[in-house]
Amino acid sequence: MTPTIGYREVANRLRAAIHDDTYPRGAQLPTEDQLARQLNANRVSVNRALRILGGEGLVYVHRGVGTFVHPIPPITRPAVTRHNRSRREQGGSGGALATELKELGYTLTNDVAIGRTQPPDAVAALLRTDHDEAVFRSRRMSADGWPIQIVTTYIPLEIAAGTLIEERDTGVGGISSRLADLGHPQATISERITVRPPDEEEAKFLRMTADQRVYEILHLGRTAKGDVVKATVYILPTHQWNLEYEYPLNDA
Amino acid sequence: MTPTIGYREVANRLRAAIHDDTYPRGAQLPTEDQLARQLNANRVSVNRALRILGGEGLVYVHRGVGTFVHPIPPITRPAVTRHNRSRREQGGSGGALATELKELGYTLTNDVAIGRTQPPDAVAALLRTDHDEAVFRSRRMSADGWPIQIVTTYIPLEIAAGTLIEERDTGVGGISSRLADLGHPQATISERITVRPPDEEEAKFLRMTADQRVYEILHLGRTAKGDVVKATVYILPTHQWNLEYEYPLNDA
DNA sequence: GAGTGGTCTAGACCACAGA
DNA sequence: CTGTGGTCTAGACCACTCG
Repeated sequence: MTPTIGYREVANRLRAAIHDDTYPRGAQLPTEDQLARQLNANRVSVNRALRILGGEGLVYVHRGVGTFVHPIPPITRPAVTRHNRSRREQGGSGGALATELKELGYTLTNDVAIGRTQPPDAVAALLRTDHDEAVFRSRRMSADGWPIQIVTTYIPLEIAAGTLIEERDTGVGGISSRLADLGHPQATISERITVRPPDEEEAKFLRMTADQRVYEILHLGRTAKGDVVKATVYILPTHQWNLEYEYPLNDA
Repeated sequence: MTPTIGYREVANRLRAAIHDDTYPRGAQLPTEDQLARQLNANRVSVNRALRILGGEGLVYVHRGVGTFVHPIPPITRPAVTRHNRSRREQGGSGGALATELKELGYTLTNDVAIGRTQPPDAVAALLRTDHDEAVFRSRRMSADGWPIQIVTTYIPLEIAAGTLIEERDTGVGGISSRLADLGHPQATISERITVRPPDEEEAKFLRMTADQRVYEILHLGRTAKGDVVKATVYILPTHQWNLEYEYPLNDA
């Protein structure tokens, strides 16, 4: 009897096979039963190995259908270039990200919701407002039909109520330009990054499992006085994105 | 017969119990057998639930001994304030991070290795040098005895060979100040962040499992001409750190 | 209904830490 | 040596998707 292999070894072999292009991007893997027979492993071990690869973002399990190699390689999110006015205003609808992804050959889909709501506690504590509610704009974005991020922006009612910010089309340059027009120009940006498992809703839209992780980026825009006039929460699958920051060294 | 519960439910209950302080920071959890009996679940389900909590960084498994609630809450790593000369030069040995963590009440330990080596490919491709090797400085840092990060810096031989940079004590202000003194002042910093499972060596030092994730931060210092004169790789457990960036909005 | 992955079971054996 | 978690087994049943 040939010795059987454990789940780690199964994971290693499958990982190698994917990098080999034995199973190219988007391809369907054999079923767990088949893999178990082929590799001389127990199906539970195969299942566990596939969870690991899933957690790394290498494969995607379509329940009841099969397991597939993940179709979209990681995308880089450059932080600084996203936020200067000239670049904002040159892009078409969707802003800087749309421009970048089009350059990579993807077709973007954008599902927008606009309204008023009570922001999450972490946001409410920071936002400069006297109201419980704020204007929100939430976008669910996909590239070639694959969900890639959820972006939700909150703006104080005092500033945004009744303005273009509550409209579907916020005009050239988007919200940031409107804030400037309305006398609340942002002067500094801060981003706070945490990594955590997706919640149920995020997992559903982003097609993620509990073994995967999201970046939660809390992006704050402050005026020169330090007031937070815009708070945006980005939810990105970690296996789908790299983050990039660039800044001058303040070496006075 | 009362119905048994699955691994998700086990994970939820234990997570709640930890947030309750039923099991406070550092406490040992009951054994898997005990938990299985208490919660009316199978031990495999308990084991799987503990893996999930481990992946989130909530608990730490000391193999052969038991499972414990993780002792150290997440730390924030602010990116900008770390890199201006005045702050660098005020801190004691260990630099900006040491100062921050001391403020939080931790005792820092620092294990330094210095030498010459061939940098990883990703670094070698960026570093401006004609040699295969570069000077490296690697630090393994712990807070109150708990490992929290691995930091490895690579500097071209042309610049660093025979200088203070190859010494244990690099002098006031550290490497960055020495680079300036040597005529290679850094003008811009970039950081590229990815999230991935730890490799074997990282997992060993940082006491991590394959279910957890590290940030890999590739930190580059460039001169005004754009040459990379310093490349640093930070490895941080994601459950142990939040990252923070702040920058002015360049809105010309 | 057939095929896929998701999960649980009950028992077994192993690897490791510590007395 | 004992107790802990790590893993595998072989079988079973469930939930989901699609034809």
